[in-house]
Amino acid sequence: MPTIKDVAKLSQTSVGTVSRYLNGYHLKAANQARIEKAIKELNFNINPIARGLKTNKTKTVGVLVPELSNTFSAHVIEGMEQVFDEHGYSLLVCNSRNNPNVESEKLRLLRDKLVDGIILMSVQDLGGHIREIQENGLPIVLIDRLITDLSCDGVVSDNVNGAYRAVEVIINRGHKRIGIIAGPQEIYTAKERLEGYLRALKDYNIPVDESLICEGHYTQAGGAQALDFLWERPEPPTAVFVCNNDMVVGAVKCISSKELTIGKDISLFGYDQLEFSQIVKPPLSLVIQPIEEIGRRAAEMLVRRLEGDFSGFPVVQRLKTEMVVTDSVQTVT
Amino acid sequence: MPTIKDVAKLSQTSVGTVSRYLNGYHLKAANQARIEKAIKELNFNINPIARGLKTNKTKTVGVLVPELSNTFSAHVIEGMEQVFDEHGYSLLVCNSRNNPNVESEKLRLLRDKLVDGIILMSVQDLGGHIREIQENGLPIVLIDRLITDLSCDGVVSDNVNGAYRAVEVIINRGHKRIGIIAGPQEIYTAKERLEGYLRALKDYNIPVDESLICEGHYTQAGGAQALDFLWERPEPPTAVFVCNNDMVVGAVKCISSKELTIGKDISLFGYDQLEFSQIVKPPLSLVIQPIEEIGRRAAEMLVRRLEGDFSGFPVVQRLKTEMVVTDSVQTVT
DNA sequence: TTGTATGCGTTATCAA
DNA sequence: TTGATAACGCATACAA
Repeated sequence: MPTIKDVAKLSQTSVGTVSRYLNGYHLKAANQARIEKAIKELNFNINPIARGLKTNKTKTVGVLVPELSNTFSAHVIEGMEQVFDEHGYSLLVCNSRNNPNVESEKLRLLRDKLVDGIILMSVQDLGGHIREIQENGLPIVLIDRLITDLSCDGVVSDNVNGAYRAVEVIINRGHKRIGIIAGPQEIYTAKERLEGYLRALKDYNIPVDESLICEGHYTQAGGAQALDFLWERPEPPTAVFVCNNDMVVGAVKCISSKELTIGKDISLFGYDQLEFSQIVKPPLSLVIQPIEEIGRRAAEMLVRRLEGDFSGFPVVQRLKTEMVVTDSVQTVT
Repeated sequence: MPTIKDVAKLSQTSVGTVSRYLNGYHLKAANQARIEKAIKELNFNINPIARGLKTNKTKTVGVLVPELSNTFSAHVIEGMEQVFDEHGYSLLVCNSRNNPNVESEKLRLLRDKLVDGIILMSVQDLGGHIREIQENGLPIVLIDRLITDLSCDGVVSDNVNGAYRAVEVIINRGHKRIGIIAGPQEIYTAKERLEGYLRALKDYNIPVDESLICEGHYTQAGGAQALDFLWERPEPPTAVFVCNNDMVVGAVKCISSKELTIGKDISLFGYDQLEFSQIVKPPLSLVIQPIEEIGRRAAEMLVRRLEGDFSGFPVVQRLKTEMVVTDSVQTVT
């Protein structure tokens, strides 16, 4: 691999001049031409490691999510990649495996690898390990989940409102016994969606029946178990709001195995766009998050910080959700 | 950020000794203790950039795929991340957006960022740009798709056999007019799966009817259009083999919109594990690739190369597919 | 506008 | 076993 030294020699200039050329300074046309020629001839490429050692910038950002293979992570990463790519940043992608300890470890790894900034979907509502990183001067943008005791930029979707409007639809279609398959209450989004549910019931004067509130893991199994549990109640709900995409899949599988018909035997309102939502009969009613947009916004925010614009810190963007309403929620009279 | 210089000073040793400690050399117990104490006290972390400048190793590998948000990419990355993590490698993830030019560009970017090796799911059957990288001494492992004119390690699944066995099942259930929704023939897997289809027909003496072979993009729209096309034939097929997960989704949607019943009006055999395959009625018959295993194997192979073991180059692993057979393929008499 | 020289934080070579 | 010092490839302060 040729270095600027080689370029300097071949172009009969000096390393300083070559370096200046590479950094966009203006120089005498003749020199510029000779340097350009030499660069081409040698097939020279700048060595970002060496550059990084000087500048303390790597043009790399860290992305840390709880799981790489789920749709949410994949789409949010796809979204941010577009923006980062435009701005010349590469993505160092890490997986915290839903484990707080791994999260802390990876966060340190990212700092040590000298990323310029970090996008984090955290698995816990504790900010100590994150604050430590912030104190190193690394900008961090949270996605999907905010952290109570942490002052940090973030991009999330409006879970309370999303859930509220879904439950509102269910109520307006005449249901009184409305179950919810909520996520683990340590998770920010799960807490918010449950809150939306509770607020809607309250606003419409429907008493809260604790036995219709079921907490499950954000997994297919969690959704299936929860639906099973709700359905086995002495007085099962006539409609169920399911708070997460994986849980929806599980719930639908469970309903299917019970030979029940959605929108007739039981009404269902799900969360997030699902591959199969239009294939199931009837198509599913859904709260839909702008997942890729969350990624793009988060990336844009981080880029702003990386460019030195710290205005308004901490900025939290709360993106609106869309809603699809279908016959999966029966109208009862 | 403290450096080894600070550690040396505080521990009253020299940078050389500290460096040796960090690299696992043995030193006098007393010095070791003092260094360890100093490291803790200063909260010292090694600077991998500086280290990389000396060693020309970054402990980072590049991953380049055509799309980040699809299930295949996501799962294959999840798989390889496990292995790389165990070996201390981080992942620099890039997106070629199904564009050969972007692929070449990103490949150069990865080289310039000095990754130690690359995992590549290529979007074209041309190896020039890849060979160029190999010549820089960077180990590359191809996944999912091999490249004809390129000598390179690779991990793929046995597409020919997977398709063959699926079509064999269809034939054994008595079908004679078997359609295939094949992918774009520039794509390695698409070509191989079509070949499996053709071989099965040949082995069972079923004449090939070109009008039942339909090429579509590896997308939902591609699958839907293709199914529509096949179904509108004067003599439509009684069974269709769909060669890719996205196309299966499209095909099922199309069938659904036509109010046809799978396994009765039309038999269907799909590819890859789908979230909804068990929800659809009847559940879908599928060829299932070991996607995460492909990722793991590829990572293991690359790690071997990175550790200097170049035995058997080029090694191509062809992983077996699984198969699920259901009533989505009708038995005709 | 350009060349020279220094330093970024490591590793590696050489003496001791 | 250790310390001093020269690289690694680049950016930059300073002098010219």
